[in-house]
Amino acid sequence: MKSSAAEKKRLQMADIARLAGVSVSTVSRALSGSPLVSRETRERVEELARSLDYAINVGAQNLRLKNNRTIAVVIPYDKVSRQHISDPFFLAMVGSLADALTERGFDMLLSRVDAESLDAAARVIGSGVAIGVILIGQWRHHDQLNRLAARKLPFVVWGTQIAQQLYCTVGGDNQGGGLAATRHLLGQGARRIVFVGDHQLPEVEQRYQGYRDALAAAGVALDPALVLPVPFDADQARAAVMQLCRSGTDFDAVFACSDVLAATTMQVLHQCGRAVPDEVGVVGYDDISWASHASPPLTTVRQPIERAGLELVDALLRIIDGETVPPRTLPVELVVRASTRQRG
Amino acid sequence: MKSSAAEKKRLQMADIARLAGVSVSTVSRALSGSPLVSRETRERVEELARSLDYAINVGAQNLRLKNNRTIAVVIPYDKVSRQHISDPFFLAMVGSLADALTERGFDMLLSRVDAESLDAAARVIGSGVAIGVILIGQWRHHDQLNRLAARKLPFVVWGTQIAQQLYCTVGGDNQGGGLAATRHLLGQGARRIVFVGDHQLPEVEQRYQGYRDALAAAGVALDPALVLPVPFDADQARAAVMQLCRSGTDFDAVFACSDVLAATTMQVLHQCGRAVPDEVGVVGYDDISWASHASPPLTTVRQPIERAGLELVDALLRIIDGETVPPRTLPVELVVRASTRQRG
DNA sequence: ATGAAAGCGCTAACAT
DNA sequence: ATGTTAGCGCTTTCAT
Repeated sequence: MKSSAAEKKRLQMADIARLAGVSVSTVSRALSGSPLVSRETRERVEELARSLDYAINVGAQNLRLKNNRTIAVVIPYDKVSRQHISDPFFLAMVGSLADALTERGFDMLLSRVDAESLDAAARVIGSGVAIGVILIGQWRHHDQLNRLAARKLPFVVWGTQIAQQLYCTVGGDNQGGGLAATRHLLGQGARRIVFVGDHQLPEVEQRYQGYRDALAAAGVALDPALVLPVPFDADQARAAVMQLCRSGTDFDAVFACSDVLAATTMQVLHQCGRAVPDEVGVVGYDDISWASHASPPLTTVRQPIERAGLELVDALLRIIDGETVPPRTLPVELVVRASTRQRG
Repeated sequence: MKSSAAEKKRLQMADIARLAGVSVSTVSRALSGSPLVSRETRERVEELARSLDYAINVGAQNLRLKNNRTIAVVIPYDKVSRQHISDPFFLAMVGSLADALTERGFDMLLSRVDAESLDAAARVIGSGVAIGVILIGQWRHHDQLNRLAARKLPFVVWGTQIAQQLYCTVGGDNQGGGLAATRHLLGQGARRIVFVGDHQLPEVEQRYQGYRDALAAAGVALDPALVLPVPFDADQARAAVMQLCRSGTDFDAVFACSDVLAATTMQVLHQCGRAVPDEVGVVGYDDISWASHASPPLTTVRQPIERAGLELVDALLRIIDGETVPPRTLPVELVVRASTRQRG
């Protein structure tokens, strides 16, 4: 029985042609709705195809037409930390992209690629599997991305605009987000605000910039001891925040660069007996669906995820069309909830 | 400039052949590592291909070889409610599948399909785009699925085993999960346990069965007023639970069929001034990453999501190989957290 | 060890 | 309105 399924030979145009008593070209024309075929013949062919569950072989069709409609969505992953596709924000982005692509009639190929060798992402295009790539996350790979762009590969990146950038990014207004979050905390009376995030990452760097701008505008000095450069990883964040608590460093608020980091932070604060928001206000980033259900519900910077999917797809399709598409920054919005309720 | 990108003609084997001064067949053989080509020639060709970023056209190769390595992952969506791919559990499953497929060298095509016409999922196979389909969620579509199976389409479903089932499912032990959750609540002293979930769905029905079994075993009568048949949708759950609170119906615990439903429930309870866990214990289902960060941290039935991805892929590949693969039930595990802390 | 030629399933001139 | 034929980019006999 091993290959019974494989035995079942696939129906092809020639079969339909034979059964309908016409030539393959006629079948081809009939199924593509060509006006060159009589209505009667077309209907007969269509009916036959439908009743036999015949479907055109897309591979052969593409080969002939050079008309691929597949877009690759790539999530770089860190081989070292063996981190899988798991951050809810990225997953939500995948969902959003799936919606946007489906809407426009494109297939979506999802793959993980070792972040150290993003060229692998290029292979999908070189080999004709996909006509463009959407990369979720810029990470530290600006140079690699520029090299890909130099090769004229059609791709877009969810990330942030950087100087000397040859590729197109779509991203949230990270500086604005950092600014709004920090300003909000300052407005609540906070003065010693912890920043949680790895500012080696371009997106985080810009949020950090916003953080500094807000502090400066309020005349509050930046204390390096309050900056925790942890990557988007709950475990490392947990350790860093715990250490901060134990060190006895004084702080009255936290701005975390993702909701996952904020969640971890709140948990650690709870363990350390520091009340949120009464003693420490916490702001997150992303506004994943969890944020509003957290307790206390999390104040966070909402990234426009549905719109992001649409914009990424739109930008990519235009690039594929040969247009030069400038980077795009989408507005973000501070959503105030109980984790930063006004004190005293 | 409109089509500059399109202009760039793609490199093909003939080009490499010409540049290497050999025939296409030799290039083909060299790149596939055939022993029929001299080491010297092979190295020259390989080097040339690498330096020019040449990649074999997979479409043409597949056409010739009939050797597709693409698996389609389909998330049915409800056209009526226009519900998108958003439940964190499904998204996590997508991530898990992406990992499992990448691991085994398969490409993953992700698509949404109108749940009313799952035949559309079949088209992916008929048209040769993918060699198999993994369907996330069985929903109400048992009959449709049976019809697909009758057509010998290679697919697996994340769902639950049902009588007269012609297709292969992989799923968690829903009855066991429902039983464990309910028994746990009973053990905490709860007697009037609300069930939140649409038991028209096979998976939920089995959890409901477990719920009833546990009640019966404890000699507790089932009160239909405590059964809220809401779908996996936060808004409807919110309304139903709110209504229950307002109705004055007596209850001391809730078993919700997903963590999202549990989250919503806890929120409503909070609004209604009912303390969790002191007045009402809450158990969720899935153990999405949010659950442990909830507040109070949510007791929930953990679905083995990483394993699920592996098992689904494994089952599908065997089906594609012609094997008859029986449905498979994976063990689930009750994770006890603060939302059901022992009272009094 | 290499090349010439046929063919994978389809579409689109070019016939008729 | 329909059929015949060439060819999309590749692999693989079959020849040399």
